[in-house]
Amino acid sequence: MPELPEVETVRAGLAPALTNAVVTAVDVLDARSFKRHPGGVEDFKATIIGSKILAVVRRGKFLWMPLELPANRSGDYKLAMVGHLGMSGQMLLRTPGFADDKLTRVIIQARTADGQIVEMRFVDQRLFGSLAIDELVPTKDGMPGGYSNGIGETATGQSAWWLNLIPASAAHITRDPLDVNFDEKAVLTRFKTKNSGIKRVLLDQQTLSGIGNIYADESLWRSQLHYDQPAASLSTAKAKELLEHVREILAKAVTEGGTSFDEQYKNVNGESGYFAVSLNAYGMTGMPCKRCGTEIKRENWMNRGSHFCPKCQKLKI
DNA sequence: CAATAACCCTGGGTGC
DNA sequence: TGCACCCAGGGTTATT
Repeated sequence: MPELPEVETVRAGLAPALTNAVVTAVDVLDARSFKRHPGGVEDFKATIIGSKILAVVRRGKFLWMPLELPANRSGDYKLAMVGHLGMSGQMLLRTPGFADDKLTRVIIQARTADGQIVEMRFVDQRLFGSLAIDELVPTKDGMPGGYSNGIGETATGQSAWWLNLIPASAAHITRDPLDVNFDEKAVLTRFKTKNSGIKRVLLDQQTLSGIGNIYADESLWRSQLHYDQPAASLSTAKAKELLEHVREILAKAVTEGGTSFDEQYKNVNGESGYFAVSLNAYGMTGMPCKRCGTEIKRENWMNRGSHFCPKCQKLKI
């Protein structure tokens, strides 16, 4: 499941090829990938073909590409293509004619800054992912919308027009823990208002973003917290420790290129990530806990699985 | 407003 | 070989 490290790996892979590339064609193999685009397939094509991609930006699990529209229809529009990988989305970079990738839903062809033609193939088995064009709006805190290479400065040192903007459809997503403008105080305060279990809160993208089932389980294992421990019951010190572990785990996973647990996550070259070898809880059902040797348990929780050590992650009332 | 439930969606893998 | 069934869950929307 693509979470922050996987999405960042994709972003970092796309950015060098697509920054300043101009979209030349869009091939839609499955219109359902556009269910988040209100205007439908034709409107998407009409807007993006001929537009220049100015950057590839990420906040949490959301990706977007600010667009420079052709001169004849620029107007006042500040638009971006927004992509979400959902459960099983991939964005592969291929050259035209490269062997077909199974389950490709959309192919966006572009001419790169140095004149090469590339294809961004959007592959998505479960169709929870999506592509859309959306309006960019100012961020709530006035800081950059998300992470991108070169922090959006032009050659003259001025900020790019899109820097402090975010797609309207992602504006409610809070900053992720690797964002330089991550507001830890606000997150700690919010924890104190939440009676839900800490895992539910970690997965709430409106509290902090980028964490999914894998990194939630890993962070809780590391912090020796039970998934149902009420968030408000954590001391500030414990909550800070948890956030520190979240940051360390996410950062390490980014350097490993993310976690490939099955065929559903690949980088832009179709390669798997290496973080799976570092997992201590997720997917380790029946294996000995690396801290105490007790068998890792998996419990059904919120329509998914929760992996934890029953000995070192006890619920404390 | 907070918490929870329902819903969307498919193909790879498994067991018979 | 075929087929029914199970499984992975992120994010939005509806409901309590």
